[in-house]
Amino acid sequence: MKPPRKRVKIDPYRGGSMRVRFAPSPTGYVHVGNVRTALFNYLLARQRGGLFLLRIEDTDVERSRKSYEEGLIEDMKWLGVKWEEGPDIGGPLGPYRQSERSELYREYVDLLLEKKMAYHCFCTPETLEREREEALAKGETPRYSGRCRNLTPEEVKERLDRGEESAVRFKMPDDKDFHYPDLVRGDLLFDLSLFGDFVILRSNGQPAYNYAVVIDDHLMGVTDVIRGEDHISNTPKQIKLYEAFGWTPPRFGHLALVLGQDGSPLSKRHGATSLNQFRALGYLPEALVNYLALLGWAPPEGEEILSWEELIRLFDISKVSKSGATFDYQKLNWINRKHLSQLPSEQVLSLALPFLEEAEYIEKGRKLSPDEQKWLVQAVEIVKANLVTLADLPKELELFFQYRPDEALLPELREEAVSPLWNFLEEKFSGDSPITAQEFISFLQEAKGKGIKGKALFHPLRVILTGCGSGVELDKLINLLGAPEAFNLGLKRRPLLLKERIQEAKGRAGR
RNA sequence: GCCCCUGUCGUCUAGCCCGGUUAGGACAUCGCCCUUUCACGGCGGCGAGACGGGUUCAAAUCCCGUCGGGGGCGCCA
Repeated sequence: MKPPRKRVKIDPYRGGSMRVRFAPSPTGYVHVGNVRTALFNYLLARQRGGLFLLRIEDTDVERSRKSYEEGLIEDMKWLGVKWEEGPDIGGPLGPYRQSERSELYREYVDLLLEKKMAYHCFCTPETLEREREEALAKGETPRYSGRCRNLTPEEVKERLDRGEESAVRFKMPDDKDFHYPDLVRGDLLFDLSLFGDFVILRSNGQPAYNYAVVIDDHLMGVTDVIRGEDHISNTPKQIKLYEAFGWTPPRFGHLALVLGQDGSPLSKRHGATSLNQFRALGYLPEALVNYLALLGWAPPEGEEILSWEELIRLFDISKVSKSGATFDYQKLNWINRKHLSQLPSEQVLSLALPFLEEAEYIEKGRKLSPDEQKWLVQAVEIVKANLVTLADLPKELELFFQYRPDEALLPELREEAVSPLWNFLEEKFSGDSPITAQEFISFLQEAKGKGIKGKALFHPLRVILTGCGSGVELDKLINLLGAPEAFNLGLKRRPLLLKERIQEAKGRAGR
């Protein structure tokens, strides 16, 4: 179930080896939509023997936080997606954090400035905002007017020397029928005269997104860019930038967004959306990966429960659907259940341990004795098929760790037909020794021999032993009767306890 | 406002390129079976090509239009 670690010789420059990247900005917790994008990139790289890189886009100083970057790395590791190069492990073409690449951005801006393919813009935000609104009012596409495009070199120098703030804009060519082949959507057509010159270097010295990605992707040898469809209209700008530098652009593919049940882009108000939330809810990383891969893509054979290996083998970027997909928690649940039931019980137990500790069935951090371990594994084995998430385990094991007879079921235990069972129980298990599986089986047989059977046997017995009207089969429960001392389940005392309670109730009623 | 993307069961989708299918599968839902219970599991049912025009013997599939949904038009990424 773990992704195979397939190391390929690092080939930083184009030469057949595919290089893809995941480039999140650390401005919050990792969103499943972005995770899906990362996953598709990862699957593509793995199936072609390529490399997967992680780059942190933290040029937005206002919103970026180091702690988010750390969380992001931890969450992605939990998921099972591994990168060959990244800010935490380095690599030959770093640094992998945009905030550490400022020199690079400035250097390449100068190149563009020299070639007169970019220019300084002294317009204030106020002016720009006014122009924008005017354009909108006139029903035109708001775009930069180009007012600073033709300033004389002398004027530019003078204003720069005077210390006037300026941004650098790229001279966007105005091809009327620009097009590029999109990996998932086919040929896409644009009228670039509608674009306007865009900022590549902000007045605070930080690179703007459309510029930084180009510099980074090129310098990092990225060959394929799979990203969200919100980037479609950025793509022509970026390709033009590549051309301005004389570089070959990578291949682009744009994925449709992940939606919530109401059809709007998936957000917090739709429920869990961040990786750490799914983890806390007890989902298996491989199940989440499996589900995410199925959002917008379908395997050719129709089998939907897939391991990492199978995903890598079967995934096909050109078959990814072009329309948005609704995130369906129910299907995720089904997939998680399937993956859970495929896992060995020992593993389910060790993964679910934190949840048992949280439920206080096990002391936090206490090492389990071999007996306890064995007993718990057996218990997990029995209830495993009922688990939707790891977090369900405490609930499934509740009948062992807690004895809370359902009041509503007590009356039926007082019925005439049940009294032989009570007598027999008392006769057999009045002592203090724990009930063994062997004893229990012979108890059942003897009871049947005495004519205690059918309706008067199984259901009452279940209620007496578990306190519940439904649950695990009694014959499976038998193996768990000999629970380790430390758990102190008090199984053998349950009939007595319950009888006392019924007696009390009767007494109260009779008074 | 302008530009771009998109539209098959409630949901995820197959089929569309290369017209002829009872439009297939999965989740959910419903029913039956299994089970002296619940669940799991097994079997089955319900359920769809946004709409309107063309082209054609024949359209989910090709063409045009309408409508719906989404994205973009930033010194955010």
